[in-house]
Amino acid sequence: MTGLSEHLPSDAAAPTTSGQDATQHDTTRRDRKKLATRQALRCAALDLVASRGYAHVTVEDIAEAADVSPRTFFNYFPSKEAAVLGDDELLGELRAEILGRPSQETPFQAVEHVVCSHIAARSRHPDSTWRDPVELYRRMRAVQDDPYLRVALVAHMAAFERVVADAVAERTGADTASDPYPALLASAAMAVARVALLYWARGGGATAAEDVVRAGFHALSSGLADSSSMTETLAKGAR
Amino acid sequence: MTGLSEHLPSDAAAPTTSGQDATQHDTTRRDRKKLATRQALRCAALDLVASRGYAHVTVEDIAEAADVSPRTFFNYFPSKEAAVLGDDELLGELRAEILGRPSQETPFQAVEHVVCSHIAARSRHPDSTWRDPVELYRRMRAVQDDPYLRVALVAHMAAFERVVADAVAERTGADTASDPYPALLASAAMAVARVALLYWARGGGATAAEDVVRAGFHALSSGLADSSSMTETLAKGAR
DNA sequence: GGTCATGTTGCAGCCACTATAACGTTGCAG
DNA sequence: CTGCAACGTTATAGTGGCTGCAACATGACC
Repeated sequence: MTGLSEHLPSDAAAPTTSGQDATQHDTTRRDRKKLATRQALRCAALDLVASRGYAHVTVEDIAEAADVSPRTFFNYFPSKEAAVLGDDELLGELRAEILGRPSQETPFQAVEHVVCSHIAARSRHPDSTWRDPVELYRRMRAVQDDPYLRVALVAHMAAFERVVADAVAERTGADTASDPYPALLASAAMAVARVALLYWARGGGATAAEDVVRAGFHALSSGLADSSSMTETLAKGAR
Repeated sequence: MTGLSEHLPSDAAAPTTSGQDATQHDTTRRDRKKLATRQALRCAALDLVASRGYAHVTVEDIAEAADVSPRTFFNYFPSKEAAVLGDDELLGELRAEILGRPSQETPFQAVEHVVCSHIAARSRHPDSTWRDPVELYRRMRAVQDDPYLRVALVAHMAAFERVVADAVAERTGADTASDPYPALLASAAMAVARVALLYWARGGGATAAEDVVRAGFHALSSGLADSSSMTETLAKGAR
């Protein structure tokens, strides 16, 4: 956050799907290696954290498991947390998508839609391999199981809050300094997403993540009046 | 968070109000010194952070300013953040007060009431000296002004979320594992409190903190439907 | 005044993270 | 295919947050 942020690759490309010789299509050898290293690091991080707990894994361990030097780890991730919680490349998309929603939608609707569809896309099912070899589900399991990471996730999502708040303000022409609504909506929405995702992970992925999140937004839009506001929606969806 | 948490004193006692010879009433000399040290550390931390920014203040600086050894700093606070964000002793009160609200109140009402009255109590006015010589307002100013602290505050409040969620679950007899409502309510409430307090600090304390928070809860209970849901309430309150 | 409990300190050490400067690879142009 | 330039990797050394431990000092109580 302080530095120059010249962190190199991004997960968001190169499926490396089942086809083994999709190796050469418009990515150079360098890019492929970078991506491989990044994935190895992420994967090692998740494995180690899952088995030992976040506090008992050092950056050195992760680097070793991915067979790179500890210093190299920091060329890919700005912090140990980032390797586990990841997803930073998604911030830009989020902004663009909120701004891109039809203008007759209320900010609430726009945010709900964007958040839900993002989560739907990256959560398919606990064992699908879509584009991120290290998946949302594993991350959320790790977070759910580790007290330190539960706190870290909240902090991590502060970045999302800010982006969402700015995008909402831009949509409505509000001034962030004088109008607390964008920040309020963003924070509440991220709280919903976080609680819902952890609930989803806790339940082993039984209900689709998207449905849990949508139920959370529904409860939110009903003013959180009633403890049944969410469970009912979920039960209805499960039928 | 990992250790034994045998951190010693607590702010929540000994007004040391204007009377200078309230020095001996049922506090021992030791207790008074501890409290003084704690306050000196907190105060030094806030001063230094306000003038230089969080990242450019070391624990050594704070300890030096309070005239204790760096090691002693960690006898009082588990981390540098804690010295600035503080207020941990408040967690127990929060739980008790939520459980103590009349049982005909909905969880939402109970949480709203407790949060609002807490904030009302500790925010009186930017220059009052009530019981905490280092005040909520200064803290929120520091947080508002420093990007790192904005994130840290979110993480810090995760502890509150948990306590509130547990208390709500206990009130309603819900099972935290199967019912996401308590966590959802707690997270949303803390989001409201946080956004409102930062807004309050940004505005220089013009509107009473309590009113801003209450407006936030009102917007939340209206489902965040509309960007005017909060500003209108605020305007009405200001009249 | 003696003694026990409690708070303070220095020291040694772990780990996250950074700056810098070699060093090895890759890509590319001739 | 050769050599150069861009780029990624690594070792080294250092800063700072934080902890455990073992003296040491100070206040409490008899």
